[in-house]
Amino acid sequence: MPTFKDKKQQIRHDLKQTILQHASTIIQKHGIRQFSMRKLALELECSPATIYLYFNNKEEILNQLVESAFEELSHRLKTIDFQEDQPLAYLKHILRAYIDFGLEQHDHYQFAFMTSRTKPNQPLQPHEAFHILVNAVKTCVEAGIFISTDIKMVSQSIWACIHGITSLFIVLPNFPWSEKEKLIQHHIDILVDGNLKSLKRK
Amino acid sequence: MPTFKDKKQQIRHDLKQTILQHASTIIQKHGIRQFSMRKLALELECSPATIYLYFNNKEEILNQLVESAFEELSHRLKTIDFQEDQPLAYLKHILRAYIDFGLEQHDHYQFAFMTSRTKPNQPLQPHEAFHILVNAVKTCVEAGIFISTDIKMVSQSIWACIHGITSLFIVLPNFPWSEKEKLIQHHIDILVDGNLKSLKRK
DNA sequence: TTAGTAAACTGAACAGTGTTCATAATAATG
DNA sequence: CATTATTATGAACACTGTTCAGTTTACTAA
Repeated sequence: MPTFKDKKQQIRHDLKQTILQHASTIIQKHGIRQFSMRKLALELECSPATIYLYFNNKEEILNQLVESAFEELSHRLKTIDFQEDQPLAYLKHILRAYIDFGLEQHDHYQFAFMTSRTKPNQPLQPHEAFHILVNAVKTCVEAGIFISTDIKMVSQSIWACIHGITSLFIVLPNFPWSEKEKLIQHHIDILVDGNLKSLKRK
Repeated sequence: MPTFKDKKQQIRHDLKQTILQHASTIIQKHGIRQFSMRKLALELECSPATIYLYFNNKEEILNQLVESAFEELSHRLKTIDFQEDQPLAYLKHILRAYIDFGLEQHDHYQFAFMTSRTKPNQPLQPHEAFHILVNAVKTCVEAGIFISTDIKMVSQSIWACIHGITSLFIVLPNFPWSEKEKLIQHHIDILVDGNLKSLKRK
């Protein structure tokens, strides 16, 4: 049986979710640069100050939006089915899903990995999605096909590669890119192949 | 013999340079986030409006600062001596210099490649520094050691890789990174090796 | 030297931003 | 119904980039 306090907390939680939803639609409609606390208040038909009763600041709202966006990424990565005997194919599928996610959710991606935090002093723990990538690398290492056995290092290097192409696509959409699909395919191939112990192509 | 008009233009040019210099020192001292037109005016001991007689807007100032920063990068890349018989080593040196430059000039780098332009509709032509990278890739392709002969695509893929690690280091300095030097070394190695036709290690 | 013109400069204002706080409206409780 | 919490808000603070009507300075022609 829920107490009154529990109910209060429930209401408070629902209100927070409503605020986050409206914030999300503003960003999806007009981009993250157009998102402001005042516009959010206008959308919610309340005073800007009211929002601060539920969130400490703007960054906290964006952080929570990014958080739920990345839960979606984790979910997608988990649905990629893992075949024991094909760790490389599995890894490549994960990388592809990561890039696709970043390009789809470019506003959230940009805030997460292309914006300097205001408090850059506190340590940052990797998201679950990153651990999934690490595990995929781990299976490759354990299969004995990678030159390096430093799982942490290899994962971070691979992550940097896919982050690179994702973020450049986002920030420079008008750069004279090669045919995107071909470029992404090639990118994933070479960054995985580069880690192989020995490589015989075709 | 310079006319009066030439002299006027010279003075105007010098004044612009002075403004840029002060802008640069503010950024170096307090970071790009702290840089504002009003603070620049304070530093120059003039009205904020005065700056607008020499620059159209804040972005133009930042663009010109970034431009000269990247000329410095071009210069550095040019000083790397090219040995005809070692195209791979040459390419790797360029990649290393690029990363080092990005980490040193992280504020300029961030503005250049990690910030969405306000006018993202106009086409963007690659900087000279990028062409140097392309040429390095070209020599590798012409040496017949790369699997793909699509110079444009390979260059962009490699660029994305080094941009990835550079930008992640900048934006997530407190991420639990592997030992930086080892990670960079490995990163450059695998991203180049992945492009090789055949790979026999050690 | 002086009057008139052109160039250079600026204070104030506009329209925004994130955030805070005393006050007012509302809801819950004794 | 009166009192106490809770919730909401208007106004303000301290910023931001940018514009523009005036003012000051510099240059030119008489």
